This record gives sequence, C-alpha cells and structure tokens, in this order.
Amino acid sequence: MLSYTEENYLKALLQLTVEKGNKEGAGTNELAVHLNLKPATANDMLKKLKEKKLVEYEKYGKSSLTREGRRLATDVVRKHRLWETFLFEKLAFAWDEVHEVAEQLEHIQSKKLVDKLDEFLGFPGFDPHGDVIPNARGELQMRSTKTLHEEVVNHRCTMVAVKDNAASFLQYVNQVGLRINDTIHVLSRQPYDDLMEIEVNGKKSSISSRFAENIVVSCKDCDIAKPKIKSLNAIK
Amino acid sequence: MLSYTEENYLKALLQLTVEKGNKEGAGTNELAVHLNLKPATANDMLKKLKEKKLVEYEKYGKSSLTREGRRLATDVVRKHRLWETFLFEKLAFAWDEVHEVAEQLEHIQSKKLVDKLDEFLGFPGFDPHGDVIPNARGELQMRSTKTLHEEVVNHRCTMVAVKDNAASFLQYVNQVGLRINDTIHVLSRQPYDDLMEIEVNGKKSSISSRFAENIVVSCKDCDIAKPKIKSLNAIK
DNA sequence: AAATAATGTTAGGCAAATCTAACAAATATT
DNA sequence: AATATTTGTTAGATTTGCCTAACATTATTT
Ligand SMILES: [Mn+2]
Ligand SMILES: [Mn+2]
Ligand SMILES: [Mn+2]
Ligand SMILES: [Mn+2]
Repeated sequence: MLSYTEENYLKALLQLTVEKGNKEGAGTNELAVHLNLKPATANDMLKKLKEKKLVEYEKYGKSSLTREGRRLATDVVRKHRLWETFLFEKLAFAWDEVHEVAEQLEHIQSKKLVDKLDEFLGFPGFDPHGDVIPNARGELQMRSTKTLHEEVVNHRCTMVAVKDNAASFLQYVNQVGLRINDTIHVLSRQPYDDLMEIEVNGKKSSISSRFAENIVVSCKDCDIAKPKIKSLNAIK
Repeated sequence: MLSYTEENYLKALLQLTVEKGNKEGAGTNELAVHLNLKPATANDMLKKLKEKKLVEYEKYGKSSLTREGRRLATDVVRKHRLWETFLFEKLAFAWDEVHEVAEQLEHIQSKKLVDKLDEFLGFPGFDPHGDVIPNARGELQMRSTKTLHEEVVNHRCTMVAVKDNAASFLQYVNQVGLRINDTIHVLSRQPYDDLMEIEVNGKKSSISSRFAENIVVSCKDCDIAKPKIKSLNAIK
C-alpha cells in the first residue's frame, strides 16, 4: 500500500515524463519544484521509491517510473479525473474549482468506489479540462498535443483541452468565452509577437501567445492537408 | 486546520460521550481501545487537543469535547454520514460496505463539496444505518435510543436504526430480512435468556438478546401507553 | 484496610516526511 | 581551460503520530 505522499511523487513523475513526452526522465530539482518541496526531500523519496522498484533512479541522473510505478501513477490520475468529472457533472462545480478537491479525493483507496463512480458517470472518456481518463486497466491513451499557438491562420479548429489547470487561467478562458469542443476560427496572427485574433461563437477576441500555447486543439483543415495514413512498419 | 488523526480523536470522543449519553466523558483507555491505539498514544493526543482548546482533559480524569471540539467532531460525523448515503443511494453500495470507505471520505476538506453533496442527495435526514445526519450548522438531533431488546411482547414497533455498524452484524441483519423502517411484531420472549421470536414481513425469526440490543426501534403502542407531553419547565 | 486489578501517565525511542546547511557533480559561460 | 551557475547529494535536525516499558493513581475485591 502506498502512502498519500508516495502517490503524489509517482503522479508527479508521470506528469513530468510520459505526459510531457520527456523520455529521459525528470530531474530531482524539477520534481521538487513541481511538488513544492526542497530538492533534498525529493532526493530521499527517489531513493525510497527506487527501493520499492517503482522508480528508476541513479545518482546525478534523471528519474523515471518503472512499469509498476507507471501503473500505480496512472491509477491515481484515473481517480483524479473521474472525481473532477463527478464534481463538474453531478455537483455543478465550475471547471476551475474541481482540481483542488480532486487532489484530495484521488487518494481514497477503494477499487470498488472507483469502478462504481466510473459507471455512475457513464464511463466518461474525458475530464472537464479535456484530459483523457485512463481506463480501468491503467492504460492512458495519448492525444493531440497541438496547441492553438501552432494553428494556421484562417483554419477552423476545435478546442479539445487546456494544458494549464490553474484556476486563474481557467477563469481567463471562461472570460474569453471558450469551452471544450468549441470551434475556433483563427482570423489573424501578428508576426512580431504572435498575438492572434480569433472568433468563437460569434465573439472576437485577441489572445497572447502564452494563452494560445495552453489551448489544445484538433483541426480538420490541417488533417486534410497532411496524409491521413501514417504507415508505420508498412515495409517488412 | 485539523489533521486526519486529530479529526478521528474528536469523532471518537463525540461517539464515546454525546452519542452514548456518557455525560462525564471518556477515559483514556476507553478512547485508545475505540481507536485501536495504545493508551500512551491517546494520552499524548488528549494533551495536545487540550492545548488547542478542543478537549477538556485533566490528569486521571475523564475527557470530553469543548464546544468548539464538539462542533468540529459533528462536522466530521456529518460528512461521514452524507458520504455513506451517497455510496448507498447513488453508487449502489450495500449498507455493510459504506462505513469503511466513508472513514476515508469524511476527511476531505471542502465546505463546498459537503454542501453540494448534501443538496445532490436531497438533504437526507438519515444515513443507511438510520443514524441522524447533522445539519450544516453542526447540530446533531438526538433520537430514540430504545432497542428491540426493551420492546414489549405483542407490540409492533418500527426499526429506525442499528447500533452496531460492523459488516458482520449488518449482514446478519440482512439475513434475518430486517431493513430500516420495517415493522417488527414481537411474538414472544423467553424469560430465561431473553431469546425473542419476531415476525417481519411475514417471516418469523428467533433472535438473541445481543442481536436485539443492537436494533433501535420506535413504538407507537408504547408511546400511547405513556403520557405524550413531557412538560419540562412547566412550572416557573 | 490491604491486596489486587484496572486505568492512566511518563520517559524514551522509532519511522515518515519534511527542512537547512554544507558539499559535490555536472553544465554553461567567459 | 577556468570560472561560475545550476543541479543534485548528504548529514543532521524537527514534527507528528505511534510504540514499549516502567511507574503512578484510582477502583474493586477480598
Ligand atoms: Mn486536475
Ligand atoms: Mn483535469
Ligand atoms: Mn459509518
Ligand atoms: Mn452510518
């Protein structure tokens, strides 16, 4: 059985590696900053989790999760996102309020509770921020990581998720009138500072590059331009 | 802010005093047994909670909650019972499974969550075991503490709650076919060992005194016999 | 009243998770 | 290459919540 604290370290490592596509692993300081702790503390825990065979750690190297560590971390993420969905869908929390409470709820230990909750919510695929909810087998599907910042002028794309879950950013997104699944029309982009003008539901807004980098989108217009079939291992 | 552990001590004291009508307070050993800890540990915590003005404690004396301690403890009980109701009503948990999970959920800190949950459940008055759910102001109403064991032969009474929340007892109650709000007809009682014969929903069962002592009932037949109005402070 | 049993307290210790301060290694800058 | 900066490690200390073992007090029997 993992402690509340150990679960948080595993989750942090998952976010710092797999989710960010950072294949080499996370550094001790990086981990400490992410968890709001001192590097010395993170260092102790990395050694402890290595002992438990949940983390691969070598002195002065980058750390990453073992298969077992990743499984456990994914389960914490699954619980986090199911609870966020519950709070949002059933208890009418705003999307900028769910994360904080889910940080606590994700540590409740009861297989049955998670499965029943999943069922009660109708086996949702995504949480209120558009993030994929891992399935009961602990598998986490990856999704488009393309951001609005990379979108082409004149294309119409769909907002699928937000990258930053901080309440301040989410409230700002609300203010702009953007919601998951909305269609965004990119009207223009200033070459100097990448300031974009967009239109959503008939409303025009100017958004900074920092803002645009935190909106994950998918775009049919782009997909048509690219070849549809990525024939990996086609030969052989 | 209270720790998980401190909350458990306050809740234990509430259960050992107010709920059991034990006005003088609870002893250190008693508290330790209730929490599955050693007396030395409970002793440390009593001193700590006295410092925080949540508990009244004197060396070699009985301990009890201060007004503030009682308020906080009642809030934990409120959360526990709301979560039990959620698990039972919304997630289809059996009544013998809810307690264990609620022991964890009761420590989640979010005023908004509790209020929203209460609303979502339709402001329930009782949990799946028939226990009163304290209101949002932290007030806990008292209810009948009369047990089936004290019931009169030939009377018909209503099962309002169970005293023992252990899964083994609750499953036994299921087996007898008893549920909250069922009408119990007391058919007979053996003077030697108080073994009772009862009838519920057309089904007859023999129950031990130990069993009967853990079924809380209310009885119209008895209430009619007694005077209805208890004129406290009638004079003056 | 004395002996016994039950209950409660203290001292000292341990493990988990955190910190600070000093030091070491790796990386970046000049 | 030398220096400076960033990153990582170690040692030692602290807090919380728990324990055991010894001792003290209170309650119950005889
Ligand atoms: Mn979140
Ligand atoms: Mn989320
Ligand atoms: Mn319970
Ligand atoms: Mn209950």
